[in-house]
Amino acid sequence: MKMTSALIPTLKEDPAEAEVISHKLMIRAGLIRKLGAGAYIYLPLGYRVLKKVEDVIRDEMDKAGALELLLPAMHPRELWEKTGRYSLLGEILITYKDRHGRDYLLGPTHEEVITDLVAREIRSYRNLPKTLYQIQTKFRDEPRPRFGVLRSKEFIMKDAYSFDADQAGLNRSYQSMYDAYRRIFDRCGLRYIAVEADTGFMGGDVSHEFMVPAGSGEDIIAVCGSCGYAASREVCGCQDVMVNDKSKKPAKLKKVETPGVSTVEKVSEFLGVKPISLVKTLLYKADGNPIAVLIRGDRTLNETKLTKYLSCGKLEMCDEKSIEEITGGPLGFSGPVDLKGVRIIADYVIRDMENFVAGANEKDMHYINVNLQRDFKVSEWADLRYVEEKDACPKCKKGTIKLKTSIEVGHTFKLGTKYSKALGANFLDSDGKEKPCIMGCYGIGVNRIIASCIEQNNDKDGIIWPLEIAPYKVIILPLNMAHKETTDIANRLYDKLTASGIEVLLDDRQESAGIKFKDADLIGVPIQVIIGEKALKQSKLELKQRRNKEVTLVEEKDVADTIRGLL
RNA sequence: CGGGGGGUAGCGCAGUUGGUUUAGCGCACUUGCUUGGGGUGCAAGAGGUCGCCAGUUCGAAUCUGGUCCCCCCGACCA
Repeated sequence: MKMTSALIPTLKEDPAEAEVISHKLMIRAGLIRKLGAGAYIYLPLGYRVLKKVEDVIRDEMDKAGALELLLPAMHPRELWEKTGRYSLLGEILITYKDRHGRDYLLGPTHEEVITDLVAREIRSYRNLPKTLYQIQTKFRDEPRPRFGVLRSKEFIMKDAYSFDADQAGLNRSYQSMYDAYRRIFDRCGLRYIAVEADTGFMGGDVSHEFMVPAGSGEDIIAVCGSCGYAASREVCGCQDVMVNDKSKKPAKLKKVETPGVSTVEKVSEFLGVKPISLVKTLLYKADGNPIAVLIRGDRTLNETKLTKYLSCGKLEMCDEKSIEEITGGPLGFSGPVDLKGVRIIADYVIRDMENFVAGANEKDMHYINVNLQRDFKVSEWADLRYVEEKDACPKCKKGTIKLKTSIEVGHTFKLGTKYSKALGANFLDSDGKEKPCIMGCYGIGVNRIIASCIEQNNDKDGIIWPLEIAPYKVIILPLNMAHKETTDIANRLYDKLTASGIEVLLDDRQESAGIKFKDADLIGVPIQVIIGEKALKQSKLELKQRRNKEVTLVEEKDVADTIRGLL
């Protein structure tokens, strides 16, 4: 492609709308433009990258034996009613009525459609296992689209679904996808970590997220510095840690005035103690039933863990009114002492605490020197807190946890029979019995691969594409367009490389050398062929690698071969 | 949805105590010359319903009310 015929609108300045590096560079390098919040245009250069990523995915999915198909984006509402997800997903769904008044939605994911298909087309264990996949646009009315293509309302997902006759089959299918995912992300030049994860609205039990640690991102993962254990922070278990000196004698329980002082920070400051010596009491309603959760003042309750522990559907914090009804005191002064008629669940972290501070269920009053057993009793103990930096590793117990901001590029789930049962995806097994298919599902955020790749591969000058997904492999830079020898060589080389199947961009613009260098670096093409009078004096061209800026002098006749050696 | 910031030329911004403003600056764009190894220099141009609507006023980018959109921080996920 010649620059003069291309549409690669590069920008000198950072766009005001972008905050994170990948977003800035995608706009500056002429990969994308925004249409509206969460909706992006892929310009020709960006679309080339997108297609490269899709090709890598297709290649590995096909190698893993998955079958590509294409499902509609428009789904009838009834299908989603059958699995109960129409109301579960709620406002995320983009819905509409067709001209006949029938309810439709734009697919945010495709378990319903694929399972419905399998229910109709697969009848025998002889047809299993099957893994089906597609690469297609998904629609989710995200409450807050952000970071460019990292979270958009419309995005491209590779989604795969496996159907097996038994659990062992699912395990094989799952492993096969897991391995394919590793190869895909490797080939896309990503440094990633596969972590144990929460299943969220997908359901199922086992789940892994493929996380790309980056300067920005919306997810936090917990990684053990010594044994390599890694998990999503949402599900990472917490080790018990002794913090208090058990030798201290329980002091006398005392009620103290704390006027207007209700938050952990304020209470600890007011009483001259650290948050670690406070117990906060959080009131929730789980499927409408009130519960009290006790956690140490310096820790954060993990609602994912709580929801899982309670096996409840809807978990919400109590409002001020119900807090008063439950505890008899106002918001900010709740405590476990004399708290009656409520199920009390405590995080393990408070088991070792002594002489701590807690609310007195009374306006402007707290207790000090509160002690377990003597002053109140806890009937249920659970791991309910978020893991923090420097916590002990839940697996090896020795190492300490590090938290890393990451981008989720892939997620795999062992779904089990949730969807096959709901939609009647049954098959006749060899024993003559009808059974539901055992399912797995596997997603990759295609746009996110691009953004996270840029997050990990850039410098002050721009993007540094890994070869496999670079929009072009080579860019030819004739520095002086007024110099005939330069342009002759450039054209000859362009024709030769193009003819030999190498994707090459020729910067044939009447621009100064500086502009060409800047743009070439910005759009990040891996190999630059610089044609300048300096090296031409020795009858040489310069081959420069974008990643390390290494330059080698090469004769024109050897350029093609040298490049092939680098690819 | 809650909290914060913002909409002025393609991009980045200034102007906002109402009136010398005919609305500016830098970059980009057009034409000519120039330059040709890290965003070359000079000159001449083109480009705007100041987000939108309504109001106040002799006069509104500037004040008032409404409305739409965008960005950032919190509750969701590929």
